[in-house]
Amino acid sequence: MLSQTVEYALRAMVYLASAEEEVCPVDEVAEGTKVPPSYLSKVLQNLNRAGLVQSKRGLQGGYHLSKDPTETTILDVVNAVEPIERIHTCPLELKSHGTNLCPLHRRLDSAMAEVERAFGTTTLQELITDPSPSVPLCDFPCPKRSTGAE
Amino acid sequence: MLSQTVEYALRAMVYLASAEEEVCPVDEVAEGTKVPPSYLSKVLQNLNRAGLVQSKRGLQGGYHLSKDPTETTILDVVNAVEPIERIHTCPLELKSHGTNLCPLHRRLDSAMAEVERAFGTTTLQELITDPSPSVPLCDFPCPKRSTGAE
DNA sequence: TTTAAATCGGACATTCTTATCCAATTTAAA
DNA sequence: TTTAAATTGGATAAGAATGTCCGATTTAAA
Repeated sequence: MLSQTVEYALRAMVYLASAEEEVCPVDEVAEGTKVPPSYLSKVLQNLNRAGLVQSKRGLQGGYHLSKDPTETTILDVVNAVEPIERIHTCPLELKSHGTNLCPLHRRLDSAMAEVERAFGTTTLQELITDPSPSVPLCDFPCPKRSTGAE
Repeated sequence: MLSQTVEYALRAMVYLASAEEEVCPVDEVAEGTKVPPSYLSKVLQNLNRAGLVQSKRGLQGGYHLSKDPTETTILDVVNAVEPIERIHTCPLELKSHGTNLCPLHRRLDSAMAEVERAFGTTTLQELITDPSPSVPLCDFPCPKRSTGAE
């Protein structure tokens, strides 16, 4: 139900969140998240345009989050890539329905609303420092890159 | 987030539910639901294979529900056309995760679970006889077809 | 028996999603 | 200053979703 692209974007964001202080090149993120590198490149460009990540070109360049992981929710990422479409008017465009939705579309929309709510209340920070100890984090390794000084 | 095909299938099922006693030809359903007739034809064929509707070929033929509207939920329709994919194992296939999900995928899956729950608890019957009077039904007209005896 | 209304299935067209590749550009380090 | 690492944007391609068309078949009614 969520697109592949959304899945990739979320993985990348979680990866970058767990690598907070560093700048990560696409190829590293791609390896850590098992996303096709050339496609991930496009996804990250979109996230950049959406203002969720920042890029640094050239040697020692790459991507990093533009905000603190506490400031970005799952919903922010989803909406940046493929917005959740709420149903505001009857898709049949029946004149008899103003802004009212028929029972079917009211149900569909409230399911979407519930998803929005759930995604909107979880930040990247919560994902990387998870309260439940029984379930391990995705072990995004985020290898500390050589800084040249070690 | 839901595909166009799911939307069409749900409209058609609601239409047929509100036309319960009759057999409706594709063109009639298509007009009532504003779905492209030739595409709806394919959708109804799928719903037929999934056992949700029955078809009757030839003159005076068409489609009708195979079960009582109280017996079919929104989820049944969705799953017949484009099943909601629950996340059972980490999509990254990390060996360190057995059947455990990382925090990200646990959240995504529980959102899917919530949608499943919501869709699974609403029947077609509930959609056509809606409790809330303030919001009108989609006025699927379902014209009573001439029976030749009137 | 003929005719017309219907579904059925296959072939096809179009558009969107997913994915790849490469030349151009930027930039830090050697 | 040169080099290599990196993003950027464009072109392109494969596949899936969406949509159309038509001949074959079925079936009730005239």
